[in-house]
Amino acid sequence: MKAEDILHKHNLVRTSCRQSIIDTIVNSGFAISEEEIKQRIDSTYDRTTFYRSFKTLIENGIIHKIVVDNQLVKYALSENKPISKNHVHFYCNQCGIVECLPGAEIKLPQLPNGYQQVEAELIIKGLCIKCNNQD
Amino acid sequence: MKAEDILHKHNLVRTSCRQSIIDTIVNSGFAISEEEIKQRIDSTYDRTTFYRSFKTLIENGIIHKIVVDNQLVKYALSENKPISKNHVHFYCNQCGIVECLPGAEIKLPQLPNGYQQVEAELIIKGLCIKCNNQD
DNA sequence: AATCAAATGCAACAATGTTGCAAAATTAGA
DNA sequence: TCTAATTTTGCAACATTGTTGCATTTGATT
Repeated sequence: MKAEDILHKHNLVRTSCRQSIIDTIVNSGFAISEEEIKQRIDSTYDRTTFYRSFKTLIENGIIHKIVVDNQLVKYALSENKPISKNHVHFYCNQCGIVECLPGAEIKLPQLPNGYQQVEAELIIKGLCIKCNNQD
Repeated sequence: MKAEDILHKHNLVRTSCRQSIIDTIVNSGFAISEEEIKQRIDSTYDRTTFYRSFKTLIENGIIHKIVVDNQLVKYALSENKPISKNHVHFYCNQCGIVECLPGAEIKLPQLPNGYQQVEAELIIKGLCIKCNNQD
């Protein structure tokens, strides 16, 4: 689906910034950072505009944010499927790629008595196939 | 074990800042933030000193850092047990407490072919027993 | 107590994110 | 297609979080 249509489907104004962000994320197979998106977009938008665009796209469930460790923030397209409450992501310690593992399901450990689980986020760190084969 | 002894065991200089941080974390049953630690310590240390102390304590495996969502950073004591590569934490959406679930084991989903898992972090979000009973 | 190594406080700086407001772009209607 | 209403953008200013270099102070060792 085209960026334009995605925005339209969510009743969002089809601005060039939003379209560029969506296109860039779609074209990259992996989750990418603000910095990477900026580099791949010719036009230079203000940082504020970027943040507000991300915010809007996240609020509308079009993309989601993945934070690895502390400061590495990446964005990825959300699947069309009913939004799962459990997110599984893979982070390559060597090359830094971040990938959604949409098929993966989290087997949750048992919580202490009285605790109630609403959602869960799992980040698996290791080596992706490329880096694994290079060793 | 006293903060002094913990530092000594790791061949670290026993400074008042480090001892205060460890004591404060030990006395709080939950993971706590820099802000909360500051509030509970009478003496006022420089921010730089705090960060460097955290860094040293983390590097030596005495405490560990838990980041929820983007910006909520909390610290908790690491258990003496051989450091597990898999960390499970619980975050209460309502009151914001963060707890380590040391007994919990992550059942990892299968990775794509060629991928190798090194460690994993699971954050379960929901309601703690207190907040669950208040509803 | 003296010496050496390590930690601290301060200043400056970088990165990341937010808010208010005027200017510009988009949308919808005529 | 032109206009008006609405939304988004860019700019400036600011807040938070974290880092680095360097002189001073503290802790460890003798």
